[in-house]
Amino acid sequence: MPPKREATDDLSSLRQKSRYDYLAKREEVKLAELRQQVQEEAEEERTNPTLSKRELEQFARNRTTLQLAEDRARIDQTSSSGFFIPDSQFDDKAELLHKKHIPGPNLPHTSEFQQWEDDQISRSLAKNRHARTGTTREAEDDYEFVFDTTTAPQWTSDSDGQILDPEKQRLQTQLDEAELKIKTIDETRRALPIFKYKEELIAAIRDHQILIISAETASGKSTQIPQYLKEAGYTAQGCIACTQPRRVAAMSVAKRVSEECHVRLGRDVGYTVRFDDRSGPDTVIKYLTDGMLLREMTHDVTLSRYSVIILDEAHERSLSTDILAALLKDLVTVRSDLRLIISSATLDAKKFSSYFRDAPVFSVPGRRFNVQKYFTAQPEANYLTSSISTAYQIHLSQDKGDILLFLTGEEEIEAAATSIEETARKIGNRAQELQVRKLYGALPADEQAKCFEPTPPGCRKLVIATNIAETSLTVDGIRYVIDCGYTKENQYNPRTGMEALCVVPASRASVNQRAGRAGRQSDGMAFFLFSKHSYWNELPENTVPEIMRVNMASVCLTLKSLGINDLLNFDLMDKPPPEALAQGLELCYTLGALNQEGQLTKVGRSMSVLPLEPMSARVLLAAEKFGVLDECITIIAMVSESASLFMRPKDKKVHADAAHKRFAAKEGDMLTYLNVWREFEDSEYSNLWCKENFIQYRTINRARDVRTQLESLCERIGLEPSSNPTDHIAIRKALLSGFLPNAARLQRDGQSYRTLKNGLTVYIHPSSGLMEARPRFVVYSELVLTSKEYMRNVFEIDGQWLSEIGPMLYKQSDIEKLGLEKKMPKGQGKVGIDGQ
DNA sequence: GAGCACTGC
Repeated sequence: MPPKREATDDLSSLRQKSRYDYLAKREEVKLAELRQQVQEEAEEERTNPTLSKRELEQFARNRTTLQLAEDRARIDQTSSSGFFIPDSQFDDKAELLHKKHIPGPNLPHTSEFQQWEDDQISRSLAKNRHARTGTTREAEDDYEFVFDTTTAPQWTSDSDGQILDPEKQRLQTQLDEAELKIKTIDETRRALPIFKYKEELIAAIRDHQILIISAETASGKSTQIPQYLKEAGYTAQGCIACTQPRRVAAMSVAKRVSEECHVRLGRDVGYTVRFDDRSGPDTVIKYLTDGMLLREMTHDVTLSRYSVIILDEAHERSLSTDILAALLKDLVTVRSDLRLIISSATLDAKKFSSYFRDAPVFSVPGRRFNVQKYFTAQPEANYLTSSISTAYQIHLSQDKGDILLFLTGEEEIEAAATSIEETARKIGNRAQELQVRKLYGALPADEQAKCFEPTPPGCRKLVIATNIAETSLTVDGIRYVIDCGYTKENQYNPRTGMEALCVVPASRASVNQRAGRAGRQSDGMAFFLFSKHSYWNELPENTVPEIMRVNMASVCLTLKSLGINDLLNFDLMDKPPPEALAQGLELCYTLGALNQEGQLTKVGRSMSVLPLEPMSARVLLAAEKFGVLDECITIIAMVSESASLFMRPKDKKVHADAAHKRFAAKEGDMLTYLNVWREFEDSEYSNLWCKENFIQYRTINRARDVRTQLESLCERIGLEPSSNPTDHIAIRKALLSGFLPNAARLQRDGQSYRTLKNGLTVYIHPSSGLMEARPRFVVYSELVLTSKEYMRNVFEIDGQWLSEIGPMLYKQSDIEKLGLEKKMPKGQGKVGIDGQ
């Protein structure tokens, strides 16, 4: 039997071979090529005086790259390599698994893993036997020699951290970056799955005015198709527009394409999103958010400057994409020169095709890795606890790779994170470290950023996220996805005007998308915390499109301003409930945006210019009359972002509440916002001030952007600037003019309110400053159904104002009658005027 | 006396 030292070396060299030999060889060849290239470039630079600046820069870059690569090669020769795994690591895991410290759902394992687990346990027992008989060394040797590198999962230990010194890591990163650049952009483009179909694709677009492209993610469609079209000459008479449902996507794709085309962003290739326009007269490939293209249509109904419109990610069915699709379907019959491309996921292509008059479907395969899906045998009673134990099962039994756990909201995520960290403390150093990271929209930006930090060697990262990680944000290095199978969905009831955020089963499309997050860089695994039966029988096939479950008022106004008069017969892919449309139209009429014939009025025209809900837009028009435009712009901007304005960390609730109380205005929350804004302005928009006062910096900054935009739009629609900071009566009257249908009156019990319009029983939200005062008449900006029916953003009004400002809605006599005579529903007694 | 999935103009 060989001595131990040699055994260790043997093992490590074996492992090194399997992992690094080919890498080293590849690098050697690459280095030689690079040396040659740099030499040739140097020669060229010396002899050719007509080189462009770009070429010279490229040469310089290549020289730096070579330098780095040679440094790296030197370090490699001097550093000792080793991927030895201390057996204690295995021992601990085996013990853990053997004793089954972690209870969990009956997770289906791969058979190899099962085999490995059994082996580990028996080996561990054997080793202990050896230890007891005093043959420790033999035991160790024995253990290392039976270790089979081909079947056992590759565990790494803390010692990896000591092997890689920071300097080497830094160089490695730089080298990786440089390597990416060596691979010329053209090469990358050619490697995309879509490249093979380039000619066919161009031909298809030439032959068909509408084309559905069904392509999987990572096929390169968003970046390549506009470039192919440009090469095919479609930019000669017009511009190519490519819509994205999200701002960041529009911006990053535009940046990428401008690099591929070797042009400066904002010239030939640009993007347009709200608050940020980087496009100009030369722009021929323009990425924009779907909402932005819709807004452009209100200025130019035929989109005359565009020759091609690409609706990207149409399968996500965002509100704007759906409306655009309907408008464009119409537009192509008028503009025969316009090409329309709808890009969607494979599953929905058929639906899009039949909607667009049986347009042909062009399929492009993607470049995704395989994700193995696992279901639970039985439905899980509590997805929160089973998701936690599943995470631990993966952590203790599976190969390297980070875990992504989908839960429904902030509360669950915080609870899960606390519980997992507690368990981690109990296990201590018997398992490798598990870093828990949280990810949800309301999380402050610096906390969010922690998810994207690379996982240190010897650690595993567990990201607990909401839907935000499904499409909006991508975490690298995920190999395992755990999905609770539920989502929070906003449901709007057009009859009552109430919103509710409900936990509902996620759709099959959604859970598949989530599972796909495990297969971005290598093969992955997805663990669904529901049974296969539920998957097919309880999960809806697709998420209900946004247009089916939102307030239609804003949509009505937009469509009317585009000259669509018959909304009920407007050819949308999925038609919203007629009730919702009727309610939307009615509101527009109440606000004076539509006349009795349902035509857009002058007021309505002005309102449609403002990127706001109709009620908020109406406030600004009224504010001019009351001479408080400046104040109302601030308030409306803050209200539109109010949901996550005040921060309330769990551990500092008392401090936060105290800080927020300072801003409270006795007339109501709307004036509280005004106070917050004024102090923020006085602090010169300071981040520190926000921290001290528990205000979300990100949110208030967005409100600042909205405010600036509204200011300039108000000027454009001809509103006279005015300000009167102390006249709180005028401010509230202006607000009432917009939120007119949202008035409520205190009921006899002195607790609840009754909405004047629908007679619903509602309550002031406990976060409101008017919670204790409970004035007789209040107005709110929205109704939310949580544990109770709550009014949010409440302010006090005088009952007299209702008939003064909204005589068509409220008659003074009615209001008085309501107080004295009208009976409550269900015979609960009379509504009295309290305090009298 | 209590919660806020995610976008977008």
